[in-house]
Amino acid sequence: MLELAILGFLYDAPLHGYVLRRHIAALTGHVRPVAESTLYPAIKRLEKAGLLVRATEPGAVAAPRHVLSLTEDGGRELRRRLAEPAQREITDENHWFTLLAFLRHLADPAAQAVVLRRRLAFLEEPASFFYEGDRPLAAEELDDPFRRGVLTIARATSRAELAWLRDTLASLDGAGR
Amino acid sequence: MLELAILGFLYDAPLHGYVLRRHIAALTGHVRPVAESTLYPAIKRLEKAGLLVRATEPGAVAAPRHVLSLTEDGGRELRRRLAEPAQREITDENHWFTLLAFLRHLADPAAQAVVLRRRLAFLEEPASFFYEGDRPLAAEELDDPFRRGVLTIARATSRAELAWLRDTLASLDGAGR
DNA sequence: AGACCATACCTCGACACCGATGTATAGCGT
DNA sequence: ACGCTATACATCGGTGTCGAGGTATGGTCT
Repeated sequence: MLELAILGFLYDAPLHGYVLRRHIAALTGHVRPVAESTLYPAIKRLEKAGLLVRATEPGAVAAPRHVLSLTEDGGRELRRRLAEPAQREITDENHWFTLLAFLRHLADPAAQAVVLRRRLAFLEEPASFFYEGDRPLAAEELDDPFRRGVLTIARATSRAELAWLRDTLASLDGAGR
Repeated sequence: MLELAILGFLYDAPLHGYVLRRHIAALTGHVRPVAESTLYPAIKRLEKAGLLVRATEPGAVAAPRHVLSLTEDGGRELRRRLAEPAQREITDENHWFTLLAFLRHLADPAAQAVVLRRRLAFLEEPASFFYEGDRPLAAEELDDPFRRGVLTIARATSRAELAWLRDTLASLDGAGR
């Protein structure tokens, strides 16, 4: 998820770590903050894998900056991760939102549609958080107001997302034809 | 999050690891599956911390079971984690839903209300995923259909949750008086 | 002059998590 | 008899993440 965000931001323009950090904080920081001690090793990992290169520039304000840019391999890897996400990226909202934030980098509308359809299939599966045996329980069947809240909120999210998915898929299919 | 779920389920009734695993899978598994190799060490951690004890029983079907039950310390710890969650438990939906699933174990409506109000404060902060400088962008201002989707879905979730929070807080305040 | 904060990057130890793999019993279908 | 699945628990190596701490520069406030 973090690596995807790094690759995604660098796809648009070269950035140095400090700015990259603020970009990532804006994107997902209010939900799940990213520590510096997580970001810098992640950058090194990607550099070691040849997905990005760094160019040292004299610091505009303070210490020297390492400006990071994607290599061709990095661009390919980003597109690969966007086109063939692991199942976790589809099901976990945090991962999924990060993926959506960069899905436009997948130039082909048909490839974008494939990804959206995987999310659609996941949302269309009948699944709850609470069960009676194997039967998923509806919000109305629960006494617990907090568990009822979970289901109410999840249902509202699901409804909104399904509507958006169907809309967007229709216009992607239109564009592909 | 995992530990909270373990403590939460055991608060209702003693269970052995295998059943516990299925309970957890039902609760959060469709979004974020939990590996056995994560669950068993987590159980050991909690046991070592004195939060639960195990009693070996001959297996009803196969291998012997280790039936886990909460200690008094375990119950106290669960209530402490429910009453004073870390900020991450408030902001990250995965964590938050797990917390909500067990919040009823906090017997005091006033204490439950305190937790809900923290989530309310978080949701009422103006925050987006995308910014122009410091200004949060609205869905309508984005060209990218996928980013627009993120905001559309997040807004629907937020709306539904705010309504539910205000409702539930009102009835908790009524019960507390 | 000193305190403080923002910029900019980095290391280290601790630890939670995961996939792969292993062990053992019992039941079902072929 | 054989394979497969479900029950039931466990270990191990690799790795991603975090908190705490460190280094250095330059600007603002008092």
